[in-house]
Formats: sequence, C-alpha cells, structure tokens
Amino acid sequence: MADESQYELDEETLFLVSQTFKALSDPTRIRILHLLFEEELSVNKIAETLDLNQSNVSHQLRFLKNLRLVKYRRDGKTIYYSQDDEHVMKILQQSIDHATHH
Amino acid sequence: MADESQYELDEETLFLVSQTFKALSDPTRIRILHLLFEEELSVNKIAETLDLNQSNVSHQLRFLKNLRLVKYRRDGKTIYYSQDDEHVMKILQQSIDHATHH
DNA sequence: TATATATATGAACATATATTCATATTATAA
DNA sequence: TTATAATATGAATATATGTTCATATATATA
Repeated sequence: MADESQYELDEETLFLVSQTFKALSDPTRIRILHLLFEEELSVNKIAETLDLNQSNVSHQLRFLKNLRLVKYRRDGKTIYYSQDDEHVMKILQQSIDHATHH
Repeated sequence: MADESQYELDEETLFLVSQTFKALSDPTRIRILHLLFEEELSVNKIAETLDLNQSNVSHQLRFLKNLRLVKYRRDGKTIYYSQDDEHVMKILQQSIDHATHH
C-alpha cells in the first residue's frame, strides 16, 4: 500500500473518517457497541441493560445505522440490532483492550 | 487475551476510549495528525500548510498533547510537534486507507 | 534595553451534540 | 375494532465543541 501521508486528504475522506470516529467518541455509543460485540439485541434490552432511556437508545442506534456500523432485523414488534462493520468493531475492541491494560 | 465484552465497561475506560476517539473525530485534528505521519513540524508550518489560524492550531495541539497523542520539543523560538502514540496513529492510518479505497 | 518572532492563552460566539419529553408509528393480541 | 407493546421521531434544552480575536508569554536579536 502506497504511503499517502504526503498528500492532502480530500474532503470526502475527511468527512467519512471523522464521522466514523465521532461514532466512537461518545460513552453511550461505545457501551451500546460493546454490548453488540457478543450478540444481537433488541432496543429495549439495550436500554434495560445499560439503564438508558428508550428514546436515547433509539436515537443513538439511528446514528450508528446511518453510518452502517449496525444493522437490524424485525421480528414481530421487536427490532434486533447487531454489528455491521468488522473493521470498526475491531478497532473499538483493540482500543478498549489497550485502555483496560494501562 | 480474555473476551471481556460480557462485562460492563468501567467509567475510566469509557472516558479514556471516548476521549481518544474524540481526538480523531474532528477534520482539523485529523489533518494535523496526518501531517505528523511524516515528520515533526512547527506550529506555524502546520498552520501555513493547512491554511489554518495559528491560534486554532495551537488549541488543537494542546488538545492532542493532553491526550499524549503528540509531543513537542523547543528549538529557540520554534516549537516542533511530533506524534507520540503509535497505536492511535496506526488506527488513524488504517482508517484513512480504509476510507480512501472505498 | 527595545523590538521582532513564535507560540500559548482566555474570552466570546456560533454551531453541534446528547438527552429527555411527548407523541407518532408499527405490529400483535384480545 | 380496541388495546397493548416495541420502537421511532421531532421539538426543546442544556452542554460541549471549534474557531476567532485580542493579548500574553517566551525567546532571540539589534
């Protein structure tokens, strides 16, 4: 892979990269994604587990969904969310490990 | 390394991880760190290269320095900043590559 | 000493963001 | 149909953030 650090970053790249890291810059979203390391979960289950407002969870999930970091499937009245970006989840996992062991 | 995703993240870890990603969530800071991939640079040089206000660059560098993502050395009137966290710089590099090639 | 240069700092401001509240939407069950 | 449950949505609000401006600090040079 060519070294590209000598070039100015174009706006599209800057926006995409910054948005992705913004998703990971909020404790609530980190907690939600951390839960989704393991398994798919419903909105209510996430809200209960993390002791968060249902509306808050829904808003954050929309944010993550727009960035395609999570996906969902409906089963009756319940909507199950799960992770949808291996690369980002791996980065998050690594960073949590890094922070935990220091 | 044990799988820790079943545990709740403690506040300290949450704060550290979110702060680190917050550093990478702003286009200006990404551009600055991207410049520092290659070499150490003075505040003015960074400001000129990126066409940014000197004060703005100084504020952002302080932010990055507080998180120990950059370090500095003084040479006369000039202060040279350089990267100081391989792990974070690697994550940034990977994410830029990832975004560029999609 | 006085002047110039490089950088840092704090206040001010406009914008962005996270959260809550009230309510709408969607699907199921009675 | 009506009632209930799960989720989504939009407005409101308080706080956080990025940037600029004016100025302070630190160093070098005349």
